[in-house]
Amino acid sequence: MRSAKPAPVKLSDPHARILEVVRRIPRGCVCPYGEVARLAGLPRRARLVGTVLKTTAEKNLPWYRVLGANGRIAFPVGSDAYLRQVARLKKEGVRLKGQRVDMQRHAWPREEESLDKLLWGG
DNA sequence: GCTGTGACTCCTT
DNA sequence: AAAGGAGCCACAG
Repeated sequence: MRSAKPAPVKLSDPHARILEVVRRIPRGCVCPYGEVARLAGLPRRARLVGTVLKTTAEKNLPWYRVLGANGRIAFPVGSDAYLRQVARLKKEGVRLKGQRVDMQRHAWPREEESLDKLLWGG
């Protein structure tokens, strides 16, 4: 194998780490771009999360569980992407108030979950 | 290599 | 509530 690098992604690769975090968001839960970045060990790199979601073609990736800050859907209201995202979220029981998700109810990780990780080491 | 863009977020007016 | 600006930086042209 010399030419045509398949470029196997390393765990240190920011893209791979972001995708891993997104895959871990449980059904019925949501997580903001900035939080996904932090959980991936990439603080202040929320934009990269958007770039990764936009460019990846991975099947079954729950991209729709990733939201803007404060539970806002990041797409323009009424756009195809917006409607798709809302539909997927509703299908798994996520509550919305207008163009916002009820973060109190659906935010991930939950406080106690984060605390457990700190106390027990994840 | 440089520039403009953007599925972002935070802080200050 | 809303708007401007800074920080961030991969990508496309």
